[in-house]
Amino acid sequence: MTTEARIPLSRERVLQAAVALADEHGLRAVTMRRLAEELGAEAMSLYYHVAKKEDVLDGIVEVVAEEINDVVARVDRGPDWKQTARRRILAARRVFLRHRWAPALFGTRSSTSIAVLKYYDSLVGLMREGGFSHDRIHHALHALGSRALGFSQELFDPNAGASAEVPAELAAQLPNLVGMLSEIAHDDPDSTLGWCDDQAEFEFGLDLILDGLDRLREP
Amino acid sequence: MTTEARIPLSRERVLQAAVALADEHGLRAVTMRRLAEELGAEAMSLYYHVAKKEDVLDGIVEVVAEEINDVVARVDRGPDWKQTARRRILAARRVFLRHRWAPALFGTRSSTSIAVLKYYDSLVGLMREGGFSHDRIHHALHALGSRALGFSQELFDPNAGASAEVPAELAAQLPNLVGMLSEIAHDDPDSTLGWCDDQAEFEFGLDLILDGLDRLREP
DNA sequence: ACCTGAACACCGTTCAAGT
DNA sequence: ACCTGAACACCGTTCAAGT
Repeated sequence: MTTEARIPLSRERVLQAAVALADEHGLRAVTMRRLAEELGAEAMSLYYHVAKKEDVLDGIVEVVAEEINDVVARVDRGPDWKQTARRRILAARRVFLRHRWAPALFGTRSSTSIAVLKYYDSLVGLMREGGFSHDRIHHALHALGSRALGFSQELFDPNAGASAEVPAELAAQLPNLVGMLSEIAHDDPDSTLGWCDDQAEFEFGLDLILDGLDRLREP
Repeated sequence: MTTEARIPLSRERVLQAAVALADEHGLRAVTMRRLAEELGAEAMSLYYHVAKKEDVLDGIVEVVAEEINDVVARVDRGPDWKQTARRRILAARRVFLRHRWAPALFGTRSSTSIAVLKYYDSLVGLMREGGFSHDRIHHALHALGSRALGFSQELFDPNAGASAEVPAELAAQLPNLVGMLSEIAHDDPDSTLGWCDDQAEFEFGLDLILDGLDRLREP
């Protein structure tokens, strides 16, 4: 951290620093001022390399999506389209496990990242080779939604309820949920991603959809 | 807007105003100062009725979830668990169509709203009556994710690509996607919710999952 | 070409003070 | 009990000015 070592700023350096900052302190910590500090510069200097904060956020989505594409490119093909898709999606998922803030951010972007488009493009190609019509593939992409990229949006966390103390008064209003949770011993509470989405559950939902799609496949 | 008409503030009034503000100008417009202005008060007055802004956001999630529960309670039962679940979920979805900002917000809440828990509780009850084990239901909730509440997270918008002009250079890198989109004439571009999630596509994905679950049902 | 200081308009939130 | 004014620490962003 000497004053002499001044690597010049660049869009790429800014984005790398933003990803590192989010990894370490969460997305909330990614502020123009904090980001600049991390780079040993002033906040205003960033604006020479980046249009505005939204641009930074779009940029780090792109960085993560490219990371996914790199990983996915190294995935071996399976015996059929379904196995290959499954392996790719689970590989993509592993990237999100390294960037826990990413699912929430991906969900808020309005313009789609080019790397994400490329990811979907290769998925379309895979399904095409697997014998699907374009129309079916289009439906499939919607059906998969964010699952195609390796994460899913959960709106409540059954695991959290199992461990946390539920007030008796509330529990009385949730007889079915409490009944279910009390019966389920969840052994793997650690490997959760985003909104309670552990590996086994993710794979269950994914296979349900992939199997359903496979059944619809034209011969 | 006379100065005499001063309905006193209350937590409920604050939350109602916040929902109205988000409906009209988006979630970004919901700031403590703007919200107070809308209520004819000062920003600092809100803090008497609400702990902090996060509390307001949790509160409006609760308001929307209660709206969903009201609507769902009036849904007739179908011939079987699957049809009933389907009707409930599509009814819930209609509420999100009235509050387009809500899916993004629901996704960011860490603590689960009581109304959302009640919604899931009744879904668990329905599946229980339908013959599912608690374990299967637990899996089912994960598989459905946010779809159980009527929306799904899409990460790129095939419809947007169809209408928008894709630069030739990029199109060359996305042969499969471009091929698919050029073949698909999408006639219903209006009824989209959140991340390109039109009615037909939502139902396709939902039915894929519900059918898959039904097939797994214990006799 | 690249970076910065000062400044602006806007946040959420506190606290002591008003009625 | 309920509301407010002044103030604080923090944002993103501009613009003219420095090297």
